[in-house]
Amino acid sequence: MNHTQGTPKKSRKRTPLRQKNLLRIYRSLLSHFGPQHWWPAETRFEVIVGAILTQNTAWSNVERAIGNLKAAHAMGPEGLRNLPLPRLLQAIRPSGYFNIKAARIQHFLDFLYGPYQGNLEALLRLPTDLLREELLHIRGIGPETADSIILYAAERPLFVIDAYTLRVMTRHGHFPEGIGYEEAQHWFMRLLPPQVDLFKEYHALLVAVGKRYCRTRPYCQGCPLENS
DNA sequence: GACCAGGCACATC
DNA sequence: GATGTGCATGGT
Repeated sequence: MNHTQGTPKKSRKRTPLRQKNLLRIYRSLLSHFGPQHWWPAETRFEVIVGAILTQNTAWSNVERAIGNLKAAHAMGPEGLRNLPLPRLLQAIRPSGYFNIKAARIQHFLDFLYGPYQGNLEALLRLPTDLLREELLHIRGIGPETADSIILYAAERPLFVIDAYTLRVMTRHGHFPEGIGYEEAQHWFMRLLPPQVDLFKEYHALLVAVGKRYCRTRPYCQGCPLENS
């Protein structure tokens, strides 16, 4: 983890988080940025591979890796499983951490071709709680990656928390400093109607606002969430 | 050249 | 349980 982000430590006074606040934030972001249409992938399988490749990595780097995998005819369970390791490493090199991510992709494939015999649809049909539990047992798939797969590939209403979500919500006083993943997720899940499209768009919009207004100086200038 | 990016596992205390 | 560290490329 990189602890050197230049974000101010001090957050403003917290306001109690209520459903109307969360919905107002959503409407502000949607109005400011427009629909984000996430996840940018052609198939469910591509969502999963992309979710692993984008761990702590800029999406632009992931796009190169995904392009390489497609060029190698390896953006499907069979194709990727049959891709020799040196070629896998070469293909995903632009996404960084390529040794680790290759192992993580292979762990997922081992799991998929174990109990599910390569049947991705069967895996994604599991009840949400069980699917999450199964995914979290795969080495290299943590809470955010699992929840991204569940929301964007299995299309179940599970809110994805990421670094931008925590940063934006903390910065604007809606979450306390140091809030954990599960607790943050609980707030969104408890206060929002469980709608897949809403959860997808909300997550994507939080990333959009985080990238645009929480990353570079001057922070927050022009941010649609100022005074919200 | 330094900082940052759509995390996670593991070691150590 | 909390904290620190390694993993790596490419853009700003």
